[in-house]
Amino acid sequence: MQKVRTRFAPSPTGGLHLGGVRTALYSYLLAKKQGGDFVLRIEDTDQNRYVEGAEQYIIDSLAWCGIIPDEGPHIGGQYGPYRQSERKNLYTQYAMQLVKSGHAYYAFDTTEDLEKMRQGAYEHSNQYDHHTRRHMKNSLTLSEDETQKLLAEKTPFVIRLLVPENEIISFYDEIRGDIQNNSNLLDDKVLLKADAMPTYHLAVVVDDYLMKITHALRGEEWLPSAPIHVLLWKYLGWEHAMPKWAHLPLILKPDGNGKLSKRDGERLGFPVFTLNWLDPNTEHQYFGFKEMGFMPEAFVNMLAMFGWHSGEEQELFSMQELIDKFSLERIHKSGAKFDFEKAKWFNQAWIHQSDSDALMPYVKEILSQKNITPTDEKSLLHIISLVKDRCVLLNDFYTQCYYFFRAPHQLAIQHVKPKWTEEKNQFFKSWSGALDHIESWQVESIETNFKQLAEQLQIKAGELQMPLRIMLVGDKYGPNVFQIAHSIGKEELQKRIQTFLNAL
RNA sequence: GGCGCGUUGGUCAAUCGGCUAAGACGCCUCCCUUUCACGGAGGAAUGACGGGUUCGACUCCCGUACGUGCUACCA
Repeated sequence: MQKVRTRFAPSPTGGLHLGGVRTALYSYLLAKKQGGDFVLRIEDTDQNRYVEGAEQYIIDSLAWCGIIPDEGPHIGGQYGPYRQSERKNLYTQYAMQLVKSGHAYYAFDTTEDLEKMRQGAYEHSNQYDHHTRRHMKNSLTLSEDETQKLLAEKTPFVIRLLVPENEIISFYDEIRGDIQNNSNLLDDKVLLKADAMPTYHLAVVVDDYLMKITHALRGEEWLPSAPIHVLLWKYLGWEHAMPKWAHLPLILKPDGNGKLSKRDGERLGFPVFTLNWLDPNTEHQYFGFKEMGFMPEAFVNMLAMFGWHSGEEQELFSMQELIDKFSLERIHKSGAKFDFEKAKWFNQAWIHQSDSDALMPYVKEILSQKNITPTDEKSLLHIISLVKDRCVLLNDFYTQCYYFFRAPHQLAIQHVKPKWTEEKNQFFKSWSGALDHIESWQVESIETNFKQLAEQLQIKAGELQMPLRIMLVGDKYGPNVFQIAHSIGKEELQKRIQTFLNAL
């Protein structure tokens, strides 16, 4: 069975911006297409990077998108534990196995030793590789006795991979095809740190093997270290079980110059996180797509289309359609600049194609935040159908709806004042009175009544519509005025007319 | 600097050797609407550059340029 996994750093800023969620989404789509499992992993090897609450935030963010892992830290699974720090002894065990088989070695170098090497103290190289390793303090240069002595004295050490010389390491990437690297250019990566925690390189290989992962998706930034992982699969004797790799293109800043980062959001005025996130360390508030008024369906749709294309002209896809159509082959190779205007268009399109029923919970929530609690669901449904084509973000429903429930807080009388006449004043006074005797309260009858009176008083009905709109909405927007008039009711209509006339 | 990956309009992109190079976002014009939208019709705007291979190249190959990533006891 197919198992696709996504790994996250233990902080939202470390992984759960747009790129991270997209990796999870593609992993989920790929897994579900084949009826397989989506596995969520959380990194927490580096205590300095751990952020309180981040794990739950990651799980919540994915859940909002409709991505529910089949295995993961919060739900478990038969290959647990799923949290890195709880698998510590496993990594040590395999690191030792590599030392024994001669594919890894102990290194006792201090920070100063490493710094010296990086400053170029040795010829040919300034990284820990086949050139420099013979100058360093490790079990390759030390005698067996010396090494054992240092270990016995509990000298801090790391375990490094012994990268072979003059080998071409090749692997197949599902998106990019065959990729080859010369082993001479690779460095002896640390596998097990001095605190006995694994680095990503060791952990990712051990975990993927033990959890029987079949497909590993990750960002393109991992491509340069993929040969290290291939080497590890081989040296641990698991080459036959190596997952298929897919390195996803990067999401770049809209204005060029690099990967999209958490700070770009506020700099450019759009969210880069799924949900609001209050960083407990810095107390910095990052904004999320959800809180900005995105429908999860639209967010998922937008993200899916950003780096993948079905090949057809259709742009709007539900999660199920995405699952059906998704394929690794159609993921793009090149990074793309994020376009928030397009993102908003997806949301607008989703609001547009959603039934009022489906939008109702969102609208209720938005209105209740402003202390408006509609009592009549049927009429709310009707109001939603009147205004939904005018909303880009869900939050727009407040601006587009509130005047159905409350008198407008401001009247933009500047739009009518210059052309205001005593005749118009008279008209509205008369009409307000005439409404008391209107035979039925229907949109059509209100409109007919209005137009007939206008004709009697010899005023063009069109000239009176803008003032009426300002009375009801407060500004120059919104659906048909008679629809609004009908919806708010006769008394409220009369009240708003009066308020307006007083304001003039 | 070294190495990896990439390069079709302003942006997202289709094309898997036949191109008069789709579509979408954004922008502009017009229609609809005496509001704002939605909707409809139209418009401007693209193969980085230089060599090959081929009857034919956006598509394949090689160089160059540019972009981007990695080069930590971070992921």
